[in-house]
Amino acid sequence: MRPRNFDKEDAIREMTLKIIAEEGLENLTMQKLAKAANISPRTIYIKYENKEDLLIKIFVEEILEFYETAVLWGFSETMDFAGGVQKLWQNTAFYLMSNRPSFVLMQYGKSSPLLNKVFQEKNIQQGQYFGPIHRWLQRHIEAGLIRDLPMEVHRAFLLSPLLDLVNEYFEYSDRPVQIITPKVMAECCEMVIKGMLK
Amino acid sequence: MRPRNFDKEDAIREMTLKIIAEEGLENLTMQKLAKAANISPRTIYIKYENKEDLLIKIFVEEILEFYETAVLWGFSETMDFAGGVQKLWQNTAFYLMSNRPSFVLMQYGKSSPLLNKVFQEKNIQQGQYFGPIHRWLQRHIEAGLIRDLPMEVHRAFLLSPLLDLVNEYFEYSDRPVQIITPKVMAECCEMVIKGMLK
DNA sequence: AAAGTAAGTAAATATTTATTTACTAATGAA
DNA sequence: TTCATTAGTAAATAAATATTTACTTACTTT
Repeated sequence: MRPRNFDKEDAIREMTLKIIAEEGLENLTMQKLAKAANISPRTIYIKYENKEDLLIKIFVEEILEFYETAVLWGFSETMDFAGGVQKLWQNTAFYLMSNRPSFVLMQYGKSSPLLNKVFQEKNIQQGQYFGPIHRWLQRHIEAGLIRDLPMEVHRAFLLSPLLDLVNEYFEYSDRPVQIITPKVMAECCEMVIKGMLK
Repeated sequence: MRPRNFDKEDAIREMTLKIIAEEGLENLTMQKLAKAANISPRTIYIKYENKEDLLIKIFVEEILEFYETAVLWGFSETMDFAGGVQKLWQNTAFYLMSNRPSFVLMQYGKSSPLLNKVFQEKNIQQGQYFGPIHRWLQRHIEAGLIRDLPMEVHRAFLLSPLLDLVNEYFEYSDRPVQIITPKVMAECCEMVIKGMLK
């Protein structure tokens, strides 16, 4: 039996992300992808059932899972509140700024119904993903350090301003002065911490 | 000369928003839109140059402009900081929660290259839109009340957690307990204010 | 080394899609 | 009223697109 050529699978994944990052999800076509990956369209269908399957698998396996790993790198649910916030901001900022496809696909996850559904099913919001962050927040709620509000509220305050800033970083990469400097990062962390602490 | 039938133009706009809200931007087709609006596909091309023109005009005229008006309703750049935050949160939450198409299209504005470009060109980020908010922030920076950081940073902290919560509101509308309650709103405003004030 | 088998290809297909063509309808100006 | 003109329609078209068909290739097993 002829063995799988893993290089081709890598090429499919890599070019899928590249096209989405550069031209958007709506401009990804199977023929364009095949040409970019230097393979026949048929080959994509050997590895994936159809286009939807391709998108979902890549979203889950190449984006969500790597994203979680990167965000939680060196983070522990036993960290104190300020230290945790700083760690999460550093990790997230570094990962997203150096992985445009990840950022773009995470944004599509908030608009495209297909990817949004995957988000929900994978329960990224509820704790299947990012469990350590939830337990860390829960611990500080119980200790009376931060307010007793739904998890979603804490999550919203914790990282969504950063996503907005990363968007600025990419959209205005021709800006004379970069937006996310170490000084800005430090001040942002202070603002998050101050806002969330009781 | 036969006069324009404004009802048909209204129908096009209304059904465009409806389809995007319910099925997503990627599932809006000209024939589907024509059928939903009960007109011939050709009629769309009498009002709009092509699909891109339709999307951009609707995004700018039906979404961005209404959004700005709604967010700034009763807001004045002379307001004190806490009062301004509360006003902006109330306005934005109320408008987006009762206008799903608006929210969905604003989200697409962050992922779709086409709409993102419009965002940039219209300078929603830089002050052509939301000028009063910028001047209000600027005034409080100069008064030494909030930090001296780039406008983008303040804007990110001001409203992006709310957009996250509105997303929760729509995605989990089958949730037993609604997420955005008056109590949550009040506490969120307190968190934003506390975080941003020096 | 020959057979068997899945991997892979080039080209075709059937469908969908944006846009146009060729026509009809309705109204204000003359 | 009749003409000129734009609004509007139904059906066609041409291009694009996801997916398949029919075939070839290359490797493992025997």
